[in-house]
Amino acid sequence: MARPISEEKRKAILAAAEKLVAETGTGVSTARIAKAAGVAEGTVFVYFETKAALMAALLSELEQELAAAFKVDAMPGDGGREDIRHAWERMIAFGATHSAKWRAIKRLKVSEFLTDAGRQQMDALFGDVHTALAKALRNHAHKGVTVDYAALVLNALAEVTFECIAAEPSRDRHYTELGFELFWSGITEGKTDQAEVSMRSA
Amino acid sequence: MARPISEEKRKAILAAAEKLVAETGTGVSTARIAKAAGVAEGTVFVYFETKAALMAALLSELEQELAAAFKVDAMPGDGGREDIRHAWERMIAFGATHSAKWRAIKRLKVSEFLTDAGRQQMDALFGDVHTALAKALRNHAHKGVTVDYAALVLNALAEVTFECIAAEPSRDRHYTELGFELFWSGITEGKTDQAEVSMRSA
DNA sequence: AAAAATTGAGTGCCTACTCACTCAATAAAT
DNA sequence: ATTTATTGAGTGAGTAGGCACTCAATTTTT
Repeated sequence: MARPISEEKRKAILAAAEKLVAETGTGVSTARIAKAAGVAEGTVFVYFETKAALMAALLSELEQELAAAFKVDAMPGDGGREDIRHAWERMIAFGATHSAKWRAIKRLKVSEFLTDAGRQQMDALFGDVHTALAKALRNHAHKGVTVDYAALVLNALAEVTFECIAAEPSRDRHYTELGFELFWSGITEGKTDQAEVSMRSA
Repeated sequence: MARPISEEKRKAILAAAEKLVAETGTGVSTARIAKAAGVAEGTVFVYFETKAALMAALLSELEQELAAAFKVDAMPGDGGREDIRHAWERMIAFGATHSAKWRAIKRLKVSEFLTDAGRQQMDALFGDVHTALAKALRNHAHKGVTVDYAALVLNALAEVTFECIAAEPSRDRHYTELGFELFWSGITEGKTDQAEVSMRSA
């Protein structure tokens, strides 16, 4: 055997890329990433064929981390409000504690480095959330709200919530609750019926 | 006197920049912008000192166009729902009919070309909307929703709505109504009281 | 010793930006 | 009316610097 590649260095490169992409965007040079990771520029190309491959790998890893954050404990499984609330809390907690990760994801998602493969992986990773959302909508939403639409809104509101928390960290609970109530009451058109209340206390 | 500067050329450069920024981002080269505008690369720098100045000017013009779109007719002036609805309709109409402008604004706003001056201009341009929002919130919103927060949410929902309309143009009315109801019922926490209903029919 | 990771100077390309020049448009002089 | 002088918009080859990426030499591992 010869010298093995070092998982440590791969991680250092990804971590440096994450930080710099979050701060300055996907336009960062590979030279700066290498320097920040403490490796030579050539090493970057040992671990990732091209800059595009590095960016795709970074997005993939970050998406996996986010998806994993949804699974630290099981969903309540009420097929409605509490399931979505659970997903929401996980999502916000992730954004609030890992702002660099969140910002990097955001920038990568609108960049030229989001490939079809990356899109497919995302769909696969968030299938559970999608399913929970579909169930909740069937039980509670008013007509015309599709799962795709609800997912887009949920994501948009999460981004707003996260930015607010980043600006005022002490009010994290306030913004978390506010954002969720906004989503839920918006989706269910304000009809807080008794069936739902009894379900919550159960 | 010598040859006067041509407003036509300035517009051609801005129009080319708008299209290319919307399509490919703020990373476009000045060479590509010049070519698309049908002028020599040097001409770009006759009209704009630097690429940054061009991008700042583009954002400024686009923001002005958007702000103007709010003013084609007066607000109902009910100090509540209908004022916000009016602003919402204008905003969505602008995005739906000028998708390149909207996309260019979106990209410029998250780029390094958004200056403090640009931010200040935006605040000044959308002061009216801000005021209407403040009034509506005082009359209808539940505690904890600040004007800044509502403005962020309104903008985020407008972006979602616009993307949906871009994907399914025939359902523009559906998404416009859906987005507004989501916002309004979310902000007012579902309490559709009688005072509001009578105000609407008045 | 052999194999492969690591390195950073080197490569060609692309970038924003410059500048010596051309020429269109006007004003002044005939 | 015609010529001539003046001005500055318009040009595009040129420049310096930064980019992603390469590769011969070196170091580290088995």
